[in-house]
Amino acid sequence: MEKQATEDTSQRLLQAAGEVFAEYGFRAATVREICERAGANVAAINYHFRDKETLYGEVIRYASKRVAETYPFDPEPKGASPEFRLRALVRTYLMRFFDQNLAWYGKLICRELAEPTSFFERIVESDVRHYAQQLTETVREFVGHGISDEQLRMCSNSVAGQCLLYPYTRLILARLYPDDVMTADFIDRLIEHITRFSIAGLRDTRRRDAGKRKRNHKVNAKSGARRVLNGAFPRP
Amino acid sequence: MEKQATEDTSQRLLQAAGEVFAEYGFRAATVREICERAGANVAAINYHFRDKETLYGEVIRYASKRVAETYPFDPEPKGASPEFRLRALVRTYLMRFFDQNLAWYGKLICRELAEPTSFFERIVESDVRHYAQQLTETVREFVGHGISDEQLRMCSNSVAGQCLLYPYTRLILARLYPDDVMTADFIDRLIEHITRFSIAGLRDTRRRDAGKRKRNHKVNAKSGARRVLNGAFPRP
DNA sequence: GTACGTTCTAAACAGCTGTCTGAACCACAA
DNA sequence: TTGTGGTTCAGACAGCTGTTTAGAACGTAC
Repeated sequence: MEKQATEDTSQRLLQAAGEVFAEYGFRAATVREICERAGANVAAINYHFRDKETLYGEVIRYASKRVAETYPFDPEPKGASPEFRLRALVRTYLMRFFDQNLAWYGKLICRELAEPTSFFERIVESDVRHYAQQLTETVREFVGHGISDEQLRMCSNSVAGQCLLYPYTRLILARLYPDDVMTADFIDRLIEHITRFSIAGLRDTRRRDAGKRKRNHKVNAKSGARRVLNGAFPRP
Repeated sequence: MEKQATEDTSQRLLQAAGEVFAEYGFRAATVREICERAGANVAAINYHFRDKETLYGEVIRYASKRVAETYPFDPEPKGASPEFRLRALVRTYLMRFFDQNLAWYGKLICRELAEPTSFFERIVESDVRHYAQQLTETVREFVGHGISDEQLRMCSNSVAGQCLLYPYTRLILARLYPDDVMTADFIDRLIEHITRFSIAGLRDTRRRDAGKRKRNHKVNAKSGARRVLNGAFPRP
């Protein structure tokens, strides 16, 4: 039974750490609170994982794996209609943040989106890249091939931005609009709104650009323009 | 000259604190780094402000005031066209985050949006409410009075979400699309995209709902539905 | 000169942080 | 019974945290 007990403690630590990291962030979270919530000794983290940072990495890996299994980005047959695929992507994206069974993962990934750590790079980035690619492909089916790459990205971002607002500013939204609670019904209506709103925007983009296809304003970054960070993400 | 010197130190502390708070967040920021960056003694914070928390509040107040003066939400004449007003709101919102003269304010308010503190409530919330109201009024001009309040909010959120994505996930966007740098030109094109994309979405919403105006699906929060936090924001 | 109020400084404080140590514990095998 | 290997525990450790103290430095007024 010792093996069982070990896995129990290890698992309880992962779970507790996930909650605490999601609630307070890496720095503000304390190993003592994690261990207390897991019903374990303070030294447990040092024994089962090497240190706090490694534990954080394992939490990210664990959560990322679970959520990717629960809500994969490409479950739909390729033959499905663009509208169907877009709706599925919007639904998947929102559910990843609001499914109560996934508990703290949404908050945690929300933090990583704003302040990516080196673990984001190693574990989650491929997932985000995958989503961005799926979304871009689907968006392409609406806007056609007449628009610039930059505009294509802006279109994808417009869809993603509409989804991300809700987990990102959820506390403030709850203040501004106390009646909008994140029930399953509300999320269904939200998915419908974002999908239709986006499709209208996408089709309009295609329409607008059909006329001025000649002008190719791919204004590349000027040499003098300041670059944003482009290297590795910092350690947590 | 003593008064002058005092204001200098006080001002340098505010500036340094703004940078450090924006970079690390309240908890992770240390008074020692703030004072070091301001070229002041560790006790300076305790002398000029009472403590770290009060300093944070002053930083928020200072930044909020500066940004509200630089980019007010309602500079446009009420008589302007809806499209003009929407574009102005999008521009103002984006510029508040990306104007280099406002330096760290964007990052700071970005943090507060995700994790509002009690200072957000006391200082910034009125500003956010004001923006939400202006945006909703403008959106209303596009969608008319045939849609539900919930749909109206979703429409406003769709506009705001498109704007917020860029400051929110800026580090990740810089990784995914290294060529999109936040130059003035890029922001101009971004404003144009979001404005037109949104207008198409809004007009479509009006069109869609013209038919089913009978059905009034204001499904209020069921008694059993879980509420999100609705009280005061936590201290930082 | 002395006295005074403001501002700054070095040093110290208690409390919390992550990490580590050595012993205790426990089921099981010889 | 006596080990044995994996697990847990209380306690200690150095380092950093925000905050406070006593006093020095300063310019000003008398």
